[in-house]
Amino acid sequence: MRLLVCCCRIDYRGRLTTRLGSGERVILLKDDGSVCVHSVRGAKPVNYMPGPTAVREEDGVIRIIRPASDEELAITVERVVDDRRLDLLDAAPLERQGSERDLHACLAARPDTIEEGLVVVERERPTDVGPIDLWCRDVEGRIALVEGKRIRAVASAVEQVVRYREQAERDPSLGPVRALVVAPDFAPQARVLADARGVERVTLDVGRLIAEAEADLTLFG
Amino acid sequence: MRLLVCCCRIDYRGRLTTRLGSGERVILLKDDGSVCVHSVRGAKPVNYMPGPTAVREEDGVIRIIRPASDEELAITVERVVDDRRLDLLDAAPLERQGSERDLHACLAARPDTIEEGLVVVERERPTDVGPIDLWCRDVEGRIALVEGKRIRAVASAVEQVVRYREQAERDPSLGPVRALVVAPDFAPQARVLADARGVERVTLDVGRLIAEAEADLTLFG
DNA sequence: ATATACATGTCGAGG
DNA sequence: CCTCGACGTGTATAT
Repeated sequence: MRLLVCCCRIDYRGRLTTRLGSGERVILLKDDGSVCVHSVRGAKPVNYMPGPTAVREEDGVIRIIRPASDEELAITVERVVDDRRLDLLDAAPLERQGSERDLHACLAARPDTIEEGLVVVERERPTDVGPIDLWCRDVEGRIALVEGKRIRAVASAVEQVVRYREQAERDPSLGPVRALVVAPDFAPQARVLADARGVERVTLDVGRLIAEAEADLTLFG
Repeated sequence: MRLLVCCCRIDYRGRLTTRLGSGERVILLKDDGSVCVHSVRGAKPVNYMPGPTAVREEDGVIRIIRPASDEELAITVERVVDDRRLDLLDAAPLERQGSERDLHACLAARPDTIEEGLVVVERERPTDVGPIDLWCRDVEGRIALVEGKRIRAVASAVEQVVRYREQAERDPSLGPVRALVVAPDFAPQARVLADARGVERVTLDVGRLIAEAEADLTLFG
């Protein structure tokens, strides 16, 4: 990548228009075409552009163009403090633990933590309106659709599982269909909506569940 | 800020846990406590931490702790490529033009672009389930709720306006209530859901509308 | 290539 | 302080 420290002005045109007056910044121009402009403060870049892009430089103006979305970033370099190329060696992937995907796997492995006697029939079952996290049967043989959230459930999570239920109810042979949302906690609007729609709320500290699952893996691994 | 280029390993513990194996990265440690680790590719940092934080360095390990959320980032430096301090001068604010707020103003100013004869009664009308972008009356005197999107509408946008409509329908004196989503285009699931829920779709390139509005402003200003 | 959902999302406004 | 929706969201995954 190219690491440029300079005083510059920056114009962005695309989903909206931004202008940044003269000032000193750190600019990363990566080989995949992505660009990142960091100002003196803040974790987030003040300007950026995801790759792939075409980068041209002419008369002290670096023009980054992204044809896919018709966006352009123009960096007018006024004074260069440092300009160097870095050939970084990095093949390591970021390993994550505790993602939503992990959560689903964990719930699927231990459905009884959601409800006694619950059995998973299918995971990530696709429908017209999106995939159902867990397609289960409860202890009385009824279909139970489960939507799991890693973090606090909001109204949209409830609406999601309602959509799934409506989809499932189109097949009358399935009989009555239950809908559940499993989350560490529920926003007030999610609670109200769940109650109004007949969606069952299951409060479950998923972090703990995953921690326990890992402990089990350690024990049996 | 401190600009560190090095080979390192990184561990994050917080809302989840991540591990990043040995590799060369660019690390920005800003004076406001924010930290940003950039790998060889991608617009987003591979690891980060917003300020304020406490930074300690000991035995080649940089430990960034954020007490507010009990998060920790540990950078184990294995080999330093470059380590320098930059005192950047930058007071310029980022100026934006063309946000969703501008869009609503634009639609409110020209409701006839949504539908012939539509009249705006109220903007950002507050309800229990959130503010309605535009509360209108159509040419036949019916209430019409409008949700405007600057970019492609997804299912959640449809669900949003359905919630508004349900809220409005609790007052029977209002009569029948229409629900509209205005967006430059619609995702397939949004289409299906809108049709199922009786929500009307209005395809409108709002960016163009804003551009025209700006042209008008230029003409008359 | 397109569509969809996740994210350490982050951020800011309103009650 | 909490709750909520916008974001130039970016990014990976499945179709």
